[in-house]
Amino acid sequence: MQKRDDKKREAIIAAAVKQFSSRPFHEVLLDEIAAAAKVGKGTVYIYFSSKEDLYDTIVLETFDQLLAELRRLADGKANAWSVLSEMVRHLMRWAYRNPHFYRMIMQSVSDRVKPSLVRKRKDLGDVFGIVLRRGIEEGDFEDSQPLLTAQYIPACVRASVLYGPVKLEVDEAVEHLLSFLESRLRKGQQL
Amino acid sequence: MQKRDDKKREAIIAAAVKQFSSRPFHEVLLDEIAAAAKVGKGTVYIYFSSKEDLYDTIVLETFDQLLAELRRLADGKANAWSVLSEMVRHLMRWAYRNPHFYRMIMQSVSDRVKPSLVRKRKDLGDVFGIVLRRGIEEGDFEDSQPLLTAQYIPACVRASVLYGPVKLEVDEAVEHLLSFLESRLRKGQQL
Amino acid sequence: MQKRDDKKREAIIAAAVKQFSSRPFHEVLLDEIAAAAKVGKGTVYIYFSSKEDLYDTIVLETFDQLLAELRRLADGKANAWSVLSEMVRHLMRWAYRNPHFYRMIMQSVSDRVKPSLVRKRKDLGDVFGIVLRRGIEEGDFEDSQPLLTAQYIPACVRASVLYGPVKLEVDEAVEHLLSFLESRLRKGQQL
Amino acid sequence: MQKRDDKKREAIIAAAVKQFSSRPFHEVLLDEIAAAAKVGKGTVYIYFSSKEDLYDTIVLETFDQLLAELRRLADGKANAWSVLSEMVRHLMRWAYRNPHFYRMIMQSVSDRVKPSLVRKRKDLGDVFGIVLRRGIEEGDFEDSQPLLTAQYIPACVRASVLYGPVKLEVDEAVEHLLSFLESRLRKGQQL
DNA sequence: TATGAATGAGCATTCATTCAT
DNA sequence: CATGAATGAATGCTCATTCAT
Repeated sequence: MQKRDDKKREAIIAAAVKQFSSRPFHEVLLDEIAAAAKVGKGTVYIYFSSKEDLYDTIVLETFDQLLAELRRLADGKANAWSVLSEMVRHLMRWAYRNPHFYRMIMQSVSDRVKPSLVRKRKDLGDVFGIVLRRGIEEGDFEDSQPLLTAQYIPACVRASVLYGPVKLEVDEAVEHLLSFLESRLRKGQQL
Repeated sequence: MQKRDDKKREAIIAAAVKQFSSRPFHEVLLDEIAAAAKVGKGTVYIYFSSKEDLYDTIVLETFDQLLAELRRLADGKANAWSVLSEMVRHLMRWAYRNPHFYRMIMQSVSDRVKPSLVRKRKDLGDVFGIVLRRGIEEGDFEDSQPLLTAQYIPACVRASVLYGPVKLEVDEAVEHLLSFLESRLRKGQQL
Repeated sequence: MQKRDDKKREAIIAAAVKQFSSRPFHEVLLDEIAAAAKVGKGTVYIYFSSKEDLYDTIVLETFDQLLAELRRLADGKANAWSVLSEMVRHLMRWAYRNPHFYRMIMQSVSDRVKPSLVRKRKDLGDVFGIVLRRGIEEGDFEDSQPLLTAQYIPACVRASVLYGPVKLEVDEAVEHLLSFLESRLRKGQQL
Repeated sequence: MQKRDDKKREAIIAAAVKQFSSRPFHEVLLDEIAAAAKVGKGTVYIYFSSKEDLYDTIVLETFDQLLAELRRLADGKANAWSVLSEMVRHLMRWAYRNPHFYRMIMQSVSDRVKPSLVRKRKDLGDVFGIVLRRGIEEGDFEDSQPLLTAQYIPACVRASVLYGPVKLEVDEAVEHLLSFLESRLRKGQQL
């Protein structure tokens, strides 16, 4: 008897991510996912209850994992700017390393207007908001709308990945975005 | 007689925009559009050759109109920062005034991965790039990646509309985004 | 524009009855029904919301019509035996004239265990119970379990249609069943 | 070792009967049967070659056993009426004792239109026909269509079990049906 | 021009059967 | 023998598009 195999689940997720990130939900065929994962179509239904469940599971799991990593960084003891830098670097690297995943989770919001997904996207911004606020409290940052600035960050990362210059290196992208944030947030400091 | 036709065409477009902006392409039913526009389903096919044509026509027409307006502003003789400010203000106000249109054209990229639409989205960024470059050439701005910065702008407008604080006024949003850009771009000047 | 056509609805029902009466629900393909009715598959869904709805609608409509006819007869002023005879004759003739319908509604009970259908089948027996009780009250019939006897009647009609001698004429079947009932019910009278 | 096998086979049959008697063939899942029998799904295929074989085996084995019992009774030396009474009593008691089995074999005819099963159902009626004919030959019974009357018997038993008054005792049901048969068959005798 | 009934290609999902363990 | 994970053929239903009126 074969054992329930997490490798198979991962293969399905990997195949699905590739499909979902390059085409909208309704254009992705389960046949294709199964074929790409080299499993039977029925196998997909052993691990996920529906195509929608497969999609949501991927987005939510991925989002949650990414959020957890960012939250861990956000809890760092270093000064706000160092922490923020690390977080931006982490997010950008993650996005460059997992372009499929990133496209998928970032477009999941517009692609399918699920409240749970919109909330997640907001959470992604808000995790940066935490650090921005701390920086302000500590007199390190200056910003009248930290929650709005926080939302800019994933938005700019998205713009970098999707529309940025083709040959842009990830670390260049990080530095560029950080320079914007620094200028804006640490106005006073710079003088 | 032209009037009559145009009224129907506009009614269809208005109904379609509302639908397309809140659900992905494939979840929007032609039945719903026709019903919302208060025309028969067949009538839609008199004005548009297909659902896809309806969608693309809206996005392209809207994009083109918005781009034309921004290009006109971009050609202004005033200094780069003034021009950029006007453009940001214009885009943000347009987005706040036409949230459905804006959602639709901004998600059209992920919703349907058509090269022509991705190109339009890039064009939207690039129109800001023109002014950024001029500002750099004139020694007014400082930026190693103006084309990347240019892409930030529609991305941040999108973030404001979709995830910004609920009660944020449009002009506050404009000021905030401008301050974000100014701090970095005009570093030298500020001193 | 074509008009919604009751002829089409009837064609679908006729085709469906033929299929449903000769094979169990799950073996009947919607493709076959549509093909037999000479309509597109989608057309079936204009008139019925699902295969199940199509099935239930047929059984319930048919049952209700047959029940209404029998109830009308049951309300007759003639003596109980005359009324009962007419009802048996009506049911048997109906069954012989509509063997497909009769098979379908009689097997609907076992085919799909829907409470609403089981109830209808009981109602079919009960309509005979009304007359049996009247006959008893009027001293014409003698029976300790009229509701049970009432259920025998559709059961025997079913047995006639499904398992009776092949060349049995409908009126012979009626006479035979009536004699079966009369001997017992009118024991006293016969002396 | 035989014991062990047979226990499993019986468990599967018992579980299957319960399922098949309450839902049509195609709605019963092999998963459910296996689960109810507390064996693996594959195990079912060790004892039966297919779901269809499982179903047919049950119906045929059960029918054959019941038929054999009734045939043995039919061969009795007592007078036709006594024999018939015993047979009716036997069938009714069997039906009340094995409502699941009885439902299943009686609906097997409509559930799956297999000639072999329709034949069995006819055989069930015919075994009563044997005795009816003997009674007629012996001048004890009077009936122009004994084969039809014979088919009434299982039909009425079915009606009793499925639609009879809820609190009806089995022996009351027997007496009731017998009183109908007696009145009809022994018209002359009663005077 | 305007309509909406009709169409059928297209796709998610189910479930009997197989087979590696 | 026993298992249950894996399979994919089979099928109900959807919805963009057509076309008779």
